[in-house]
Amino acid sequence: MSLKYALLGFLSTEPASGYTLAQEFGESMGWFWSASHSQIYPELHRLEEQGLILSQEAPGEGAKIKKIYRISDAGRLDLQRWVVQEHEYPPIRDAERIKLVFLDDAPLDAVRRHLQAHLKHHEDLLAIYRDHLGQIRAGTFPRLLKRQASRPAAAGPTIAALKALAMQGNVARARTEIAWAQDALALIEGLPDPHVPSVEHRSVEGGEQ
Amino acid sequence: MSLKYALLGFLSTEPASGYTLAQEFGESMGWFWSASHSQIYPELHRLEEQGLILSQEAPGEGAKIKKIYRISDAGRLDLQRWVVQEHEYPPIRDAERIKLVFLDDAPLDAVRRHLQAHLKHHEDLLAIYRDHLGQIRAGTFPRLLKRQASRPAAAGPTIAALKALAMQGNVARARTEIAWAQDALALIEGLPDPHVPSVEHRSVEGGEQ
DNA sequence: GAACCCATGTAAGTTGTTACATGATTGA
DNA sequence: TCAATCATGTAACAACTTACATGGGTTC
Repeated sequence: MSLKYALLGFLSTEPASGYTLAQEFGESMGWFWSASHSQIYPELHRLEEQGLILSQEAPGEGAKIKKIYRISDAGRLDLQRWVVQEHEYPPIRDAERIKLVFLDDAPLDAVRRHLQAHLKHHEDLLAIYRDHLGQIRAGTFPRLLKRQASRPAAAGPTIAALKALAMQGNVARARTEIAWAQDALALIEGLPDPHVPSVEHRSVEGGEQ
Repeated sequence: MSLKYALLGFLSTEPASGYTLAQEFGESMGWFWSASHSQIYPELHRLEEQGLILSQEAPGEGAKIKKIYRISDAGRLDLQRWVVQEHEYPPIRDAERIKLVFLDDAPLDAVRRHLQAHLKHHEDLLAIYRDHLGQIRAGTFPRLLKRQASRPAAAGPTIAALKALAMQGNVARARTEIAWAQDALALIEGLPDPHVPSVEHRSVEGGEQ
């Protein structure tokens, strides 16, 4: 259900083609929702059927045809209804944590590598988030400018403030993960490294201990 | 794919019935993976077919039959292989952030309620996480004790340390969300509240601005 | 005897992933 | 001309959700 509103939200700022949406929901890390083109195209068809978006064929750079989707008034209303609805937090599914906990049966170096990868992952994210936040605060973030331009001048500060808040939240999350991983890396150095995996242990040496 | 390993991980500590697993993966908040019984039962059948777990019928409290699943050596090996594999971080899908950003078109009070709900959600989580962490550190967390008992004594500190680290990470995350929401609540009080939703604005008053 | 917990399952539907498929344009 | 990018789709599969279905035992 959220893909629908992520698309409506994007299109509430400016019209776009399926291809552009697929790019923004794919590579771009400044966005808050991921989806592949194979999910986006059918969803756009459904939204158009429901009258929440309208398409218009337009010639692309060369002679190719592009479908440009724009949000309808019905779409805007639906989006407005959704954003104010009470948010249902999704169930927690954290495979990284499961791996960490059950690495208690692996050599200490495997734990170290796991935490180092976690650290790097969030350092990379942090760099991107900080860059975006800088652009939002400097007023050079393209989509922020477009959204402000499409709305009454009085809404400008709110648009900028909420976008900045959202990105600050991501920055704060990344920093938390980095600090946690660093602490964890320091802590595990004090641990013994028995490395007696339970399977080999039992089958090779029998039921000792 | 991760449900499989969450189940194998759980069963690597102690045998359990599908019902017990469904409870642990459902209500219990101290765990890192959620799943419903309708997903768990078929998955257990598949794991048994693959020889990664073994079942054994046992009488329950009354006269009812319970299937108790235990992990096999093949299951342990598969789990050990998985935990050391490089972790693929899932794509970001954050509906809460999408709502926040597109609340720029709603009355300020809707933003306030959104942030207050966020705050409460993570305060509730924090309380649970802190409680679990306390039990882990005090050595009274039942599943930690069971896991330590099922493994060589030398592994005890590592088991406790990794479990504590995982829970500390959750505590840190909850604290970050709380601090962020509090900052955000303070910040939005400085914003104007125009409340001119774009749809009504345009359709009722025409293209002013 | 009604409501609730224990215990196990299936079925239908939604969401998301990976792979397959096509064709035009642009630049090396 | 070969590879990359633009642009749009479909098909098969995997993961997850919600609802349906059953039956024994316990407690009020």
